[in-house]
Amino acid sequence: MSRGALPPAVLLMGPTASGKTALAMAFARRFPIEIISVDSAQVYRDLDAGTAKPTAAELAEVPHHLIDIIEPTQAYSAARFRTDAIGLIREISARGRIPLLVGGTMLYFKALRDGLSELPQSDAAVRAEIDAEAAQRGWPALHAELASVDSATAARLKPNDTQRIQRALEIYRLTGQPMSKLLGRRKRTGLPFRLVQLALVPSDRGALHRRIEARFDAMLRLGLVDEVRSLKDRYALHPGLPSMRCVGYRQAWQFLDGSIGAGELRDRGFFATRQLAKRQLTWLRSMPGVETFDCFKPGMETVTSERIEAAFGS
RNA sequence: GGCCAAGUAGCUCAGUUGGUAGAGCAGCGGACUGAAAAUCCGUGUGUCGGCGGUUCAAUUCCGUCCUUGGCCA
Repeated sequence: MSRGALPPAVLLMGPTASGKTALAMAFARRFPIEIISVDSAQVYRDLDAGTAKPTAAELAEVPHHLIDIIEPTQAYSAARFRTDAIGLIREISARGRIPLLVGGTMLYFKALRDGLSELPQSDAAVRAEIDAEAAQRGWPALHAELASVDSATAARLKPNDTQRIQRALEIYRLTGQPMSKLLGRRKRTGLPFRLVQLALVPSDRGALHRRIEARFDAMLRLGLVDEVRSLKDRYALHPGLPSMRCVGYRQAWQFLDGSIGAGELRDRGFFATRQLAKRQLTWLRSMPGVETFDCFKPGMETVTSERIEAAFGS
């Protein structure tokens, strides 16, 4: 099978508030696309006001996938994303349409493109056990424990990086093997698709910040706080859940429990969103083979469309 | 108009018994393998409100002016 025979998939990446959704809708008017959302927050059902999900009109206009697929009490993962996305790309291609993967969760893009090692799935019981031990002995003790079974990983991780220390210990307890050894093994095979990797990047960080602030204010006006209040009524949530740690939701939760006021909610929402955008841009700079376009440049829509046409050149 | 307090990093403030200053937050850079909108790491020269004075030396003491709060008229 020649390279050119591989079915294409278009990746549209970019930081929050860079205009990915609008551009995707513009593509939909020119190409027979279906959209696969690459967004770790839009997967949650009933998290609407704060996740910048496509509007009902947009959802009706173009088929969308991987939005509203799990409950706020559940957790998604990069591995599940990879499996889901590969399946969807196949189906969409088989329908004779073009899969457009749009979003800002860069780990998901990386997992899709570069694959993941064979590691065990997370295990709630093991994590609870590790958390309990951490409460007893403190994380530095667990970091030391990790050093005794997987020195390479322990050396790589800071004693404060609780989340990764927990994961490394979880892998060891589940498999009896150090994470570093499992990561060293061959990853899953490459993709049977031709990827066209596009990214929207701001030429002016300050302008992106202004957009972020306007958008967070709009989310507050849309009822983000009320949404979290009713989410708490309907589901058994706690602030440690991935869904409630999303930007905006975490801060709304703090506002509702009285630990911060309205002004602080707004400020912290801005800060958290800007910091998210910064991390997304750091990812983008480290990803090879990505063509970037200035999200503030007027002709950007035409240029990127032409780029897609060229990639499909028939 | 009088009295009092405060004016120090983008913001909130600490501090220097006189030797030109440091935290938190923000910002910026980086890392990232089943929670990733997560988690973690690194990064602080700013006329210490202006102008004078005392002093070897003032952001620190004194005077004066300006600004902002508060109280009294």
